[in-house]
Amino acid sequence: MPLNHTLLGLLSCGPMTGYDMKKIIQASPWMHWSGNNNQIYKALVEILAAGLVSKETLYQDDGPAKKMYSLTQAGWEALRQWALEPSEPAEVKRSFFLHLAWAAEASQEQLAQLLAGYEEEVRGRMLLERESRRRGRFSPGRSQRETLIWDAMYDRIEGFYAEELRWVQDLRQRIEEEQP
Amino acid sequence: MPLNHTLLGLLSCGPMTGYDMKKIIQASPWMHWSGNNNQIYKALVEILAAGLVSKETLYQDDGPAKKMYSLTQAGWEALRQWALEPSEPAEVKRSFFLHLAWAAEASQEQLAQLLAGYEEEVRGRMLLERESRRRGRFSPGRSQRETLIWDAMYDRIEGFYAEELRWVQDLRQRIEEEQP
DNA sequence: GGTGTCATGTAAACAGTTACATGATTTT
DNA sequence: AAAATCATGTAACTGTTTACATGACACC
Repeated sequence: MPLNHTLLGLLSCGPMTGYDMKKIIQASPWMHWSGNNNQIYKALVEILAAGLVSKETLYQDDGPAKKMYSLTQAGWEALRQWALEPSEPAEVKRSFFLHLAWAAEASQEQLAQLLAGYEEEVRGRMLLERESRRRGRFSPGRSQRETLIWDAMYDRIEGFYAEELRWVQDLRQRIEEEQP
Repeated sequence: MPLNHTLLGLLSCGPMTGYDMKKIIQASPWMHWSGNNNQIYKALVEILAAGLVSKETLYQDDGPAKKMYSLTQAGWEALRQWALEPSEPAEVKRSFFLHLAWAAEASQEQLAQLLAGYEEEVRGRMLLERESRRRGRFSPGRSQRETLIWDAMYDRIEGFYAEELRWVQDLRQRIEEEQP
């Protein structure tokens, strides 16, 4: 189960609460869950029952009680193993294609607008990613190698949006130049 | 609902059965459903109830009865409208990142193997896409513009895998050259 | 006084997959 | 004799999201 192991991964950076993990997941561009409570708290119960994490409840004067989770030895083991498991190629969900596919019969203007709209969406997302990375993304950075890896991952994400942008710009121009 | 409109889109190429659509969806790299019966037959009931398609049952001597669906006028209208609706940027689901993120502490060999394995997966997928395109993909091609659009979509899909491949190759080399 | 953050959790709904089931015909 | 294709459909499950619920504190 990917979410469970992602939580283990986060805990490998140090003890934290479910709420902490929720925020990190929500802010991450590649931990592709909405970061909703239902899943996270359920997953925490699971990995606790499996003995992969331990729990310590901290009662605070200001605010509600925290439950700090920490990796157990078994948790470290499970994470190490999971990390090396093979995985399938990335999959892209392009809701835009579902629309574009049937838009050929629209007027030149409408099609141009559709493409321009998507271009703006992609550009916006790209800038957003870039900005939130500049402002300091979550990244363990425990070693030179880890920094290298995480930087490469974020590069790839930015690169994808840049490619997408170039693609839609190119298509847009080709459509505009069309007219037989 | 994207699936419903995708079915309308397929029917815009001519009347067909649920089974036909299922096969097209399964073979398509961007109609991102498993093409399972449950969803498709349920969706067909929906769009039939909504008056977007009409149904004609054909009893065959050899094999089971077919139900041919056709677009109604309302269906054409709905498709035309849906096609021009704006959509969000593509999202990438990278199960590989979930693993790679926590693999920094592995040995050089294990990490190299993980990256090599992913590279192979991506290369395989890329070749598969290229091959199934060469063998003739589903594409309406009703006009020059439609051909242009569908070609661009398939180009983008191939381009994505090519980028992914380049990325993992580059990372692999950087990891190998590391060693302080 | 309303909104936002901290921090936990639950309920209900929706989306999507795998597997099952039928029954004839064709292919290996 | 077994497996695949045609063609329909259902059942059970997993995964995911949205919304609800509590309660204190801080900020505007």
